[in-house]
Amino acid sequence: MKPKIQDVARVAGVSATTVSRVLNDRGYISEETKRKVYQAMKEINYVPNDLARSLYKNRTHLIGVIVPSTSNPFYGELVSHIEGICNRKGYKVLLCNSLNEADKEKKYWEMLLRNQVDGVIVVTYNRGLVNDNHLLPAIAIDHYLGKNIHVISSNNYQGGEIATNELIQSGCKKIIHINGPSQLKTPANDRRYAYEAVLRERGRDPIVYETPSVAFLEENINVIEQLFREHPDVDGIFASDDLLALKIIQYAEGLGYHIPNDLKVIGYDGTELIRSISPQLTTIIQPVLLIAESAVKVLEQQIENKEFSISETVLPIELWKGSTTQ
Amino acid sequence: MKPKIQDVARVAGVSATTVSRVLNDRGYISEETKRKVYQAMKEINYVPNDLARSLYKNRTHLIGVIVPSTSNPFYGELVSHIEGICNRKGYKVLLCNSLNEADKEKKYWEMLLRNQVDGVIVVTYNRGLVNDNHLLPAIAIDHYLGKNIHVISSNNYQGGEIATNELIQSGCKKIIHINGPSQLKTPANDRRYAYEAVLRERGRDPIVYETPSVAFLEENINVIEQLFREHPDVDGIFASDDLLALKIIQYAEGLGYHIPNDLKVIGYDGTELIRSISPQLTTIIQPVLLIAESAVKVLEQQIENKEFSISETVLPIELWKGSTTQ
DNA sequence: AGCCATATGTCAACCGGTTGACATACGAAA
DNA sequence: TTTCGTATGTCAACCGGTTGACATATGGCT
Repeated sequence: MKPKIQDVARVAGVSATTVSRVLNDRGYISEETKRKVYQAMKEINYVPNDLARSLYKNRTHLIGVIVPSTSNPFYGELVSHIEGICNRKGYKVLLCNSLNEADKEKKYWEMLLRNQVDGVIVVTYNRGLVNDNHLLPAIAIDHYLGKNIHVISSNNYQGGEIATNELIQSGCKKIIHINGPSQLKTPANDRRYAYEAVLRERGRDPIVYETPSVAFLEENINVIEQLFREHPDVDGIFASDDLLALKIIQYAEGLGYHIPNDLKVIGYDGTELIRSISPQLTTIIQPVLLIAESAVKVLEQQIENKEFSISETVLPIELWKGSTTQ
Repeated sequence: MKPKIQDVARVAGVSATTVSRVLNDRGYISEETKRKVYQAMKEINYVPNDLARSLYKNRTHLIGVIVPSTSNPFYGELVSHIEGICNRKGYKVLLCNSLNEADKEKKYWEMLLRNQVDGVIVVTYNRGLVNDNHLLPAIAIDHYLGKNIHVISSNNYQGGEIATNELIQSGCKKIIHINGPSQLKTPANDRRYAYEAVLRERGRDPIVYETPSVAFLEENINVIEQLFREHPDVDGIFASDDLLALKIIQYAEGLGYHIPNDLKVIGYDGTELIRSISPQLTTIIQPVLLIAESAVKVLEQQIENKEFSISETVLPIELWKGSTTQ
């Protein structure tokens, strides 16, 4: 049987209350007693049961994190940062890969509730996932989850502007934007709006293609195919993420396009991974670490103060100039 | 205040015991009562408290997963699969990014114990992380954690053989292997042994370079630099992972090497991501999904039966023929 | 009438740690 | 000598759900 606090007490020759006092640094305890208790804990390999503690304290120090999938390097990096920061602050992360499926998100949300998490960080959108009068501290990253939920995102509008302008300045005449499903209510739509606005400002007609799925899927290849079939004279593409951008480059090169001479491409996200293995790809860098830090910080405030500062945090983006635009 | 089982009982007009019976499908309950109870639960937004349940049942359905970092796409994919499979089986995943730091791993392990996880899947090595008489079901992936711990890995030796032979068959005269720190006791060392054996069989001298860190770091660039400085006539490189392989290609191309004419490169891991964005890279595919499935399956057996089948599971690898060898 | 399966209630112990109330005891300071 | 700060013990309630023991009641079947 696992040793419990009573066993420690017996071995240390003190009462269970005293052991608890030592563990929680409460009341008066002599150094000598502390020593004896720690010694006893080590001797019998005692590990406190956080379930019991959490049950009584009504505080688990658990954070639920819902992302589409850690397979995608953007979410992989984001989760890795979130977890790292949580760990430093004494929080533990319950990971959920929703695959962007609404019913999964709902089930995960309920699971997190059952597990009494202190808060949730959600990076996928599910209309009606939370009632507006929910009680759980929650932060949404790059998605509007509900009107009572603080959103953290990078400056998507500016990112869209910079990306589009980069293509224009590189001399592109026909610039196409390819993006995820537009019905998702996410700040990422701002990239599209910015693209459209910038083009219209110059009297050009925006052309937008939509990929069927946000998840990292080969299905998207069909849209790429369609794009090149319908617009073989395209000379600039602004892709909504780097993986898509790289796929486009691959496909275009297969068709005989020369990058960046015939076609310039800019991506989005600029994860460390992509910047490392495909530094040639021009892209907009999202401040992944900063996003993670802000998310955890704001969430922690909500947890501590029970004060839900409903607002939006917008973080700066950055242009990574590679050779796919020039 | 959060509704508890008593509140449900009151609203449904039954006793708390009856509600518990409904929730756990125990004893005799009429359909009518079930209906009333579920109705009441919905009405007051009742969510069972899994802490209390777990505390009593001595079973949390929590699985701890320790990886170096989900930033690395290999671990990102692995974790995503593990989590998905766990979810289907009713387990929840507590994520830990150890960054390959021994003390972090130790702290994470203790944290998992405190949280009463049912089992652990570890993908990083820490000598002495677990005593040989540990009580917790645990599975190690690609690392020898202790003599009582079941190891899941892919066939690293065969992978090393195939990779080396691929370079030989492509006509390479001087093949160099670049790998992680050799002092880590991992089955991945088999790749190196295979490389050395294959070369020696043909009367050639193996040359091995070691990267300082397993983590995904720019430090490795120094080793690459050193390799090309000391062996400018290298015409075949077998890298221990794809990211490293891609970095090498980048660096070599910077030096003026033409791939695959002057230099052929083969990587290792073959994640979906890399195969998608860099399909030209020849690599050895590790069966990530299969590894995840096996790990969870064996772990579950240990949890259910409390029978620790100490052995090793070796899974098949596969060659991905790209254009970086030819 | 007796028996049994079904259906539900009451009650208390239990999981393991936390906490407040209260008692006790010692040594030092007032 | 009294008082107070320090140190520790005893005890019981509590967190929220689970479970076994036992009582009770109804309706159908022999």
